[in-house]
Amino acid sequence: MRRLRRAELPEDPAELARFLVGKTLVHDSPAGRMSGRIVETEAYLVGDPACHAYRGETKRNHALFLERGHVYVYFIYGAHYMLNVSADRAGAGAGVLLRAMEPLEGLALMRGSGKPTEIACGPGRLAAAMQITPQFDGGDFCGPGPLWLGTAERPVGEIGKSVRIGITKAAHLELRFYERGNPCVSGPARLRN
DNA sequence: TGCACGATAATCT
DNA sequence: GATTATCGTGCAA
Repeated sequence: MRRLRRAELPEDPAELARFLVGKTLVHDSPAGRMSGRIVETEAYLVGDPACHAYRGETKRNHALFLERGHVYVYFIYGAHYMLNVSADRAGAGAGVLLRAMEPLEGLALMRGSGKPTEIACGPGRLAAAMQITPQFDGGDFCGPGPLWLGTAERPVGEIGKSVRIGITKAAHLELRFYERGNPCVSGPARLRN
């Protein structure tokens, strides 16, 4: 496995979301390497009312406006962090939410509970498992940092598409992508197969 | 398996 | 003061 270069990332947010399914997410923490195979993502587009960047740039969503491949981390519901990859061109304001991951390396280092298939099943759990903190916000997945995206460790299966989960605006758009049948995918059963 | 519900805090209006 | 890209628990079937 090697690091993905920015030039390899599709510029279009929906294409990037689809591209990232099957790729590897790596956190080289002081305690050791944690990595996982991305199995579920969602795209948030320019002009999309559900996108945090929809109402313009603020201090919180600044990272969404960086060139594609940067890290956007935010805190929600008083309890959970979400990990996103910025998308589109610099200044656009779009991103891809990483929703679920199949653990590969460093399972013992990951925070959370439950079976290995459940520890990173859902965006809040994924961020908790990978020990994502606000300090990563604004960082670069394509730079030399400890948090990065790698090539696929094994071929990706069939990719399914569905509506996004947990949103109220533009809820009908099919911008969620996942590996069909993978037990680590979150959401109701009808949105996993 | 599939719902309903509350916790909890940063951000923005 | 409203809103929120979630999670875990609890209960019914």
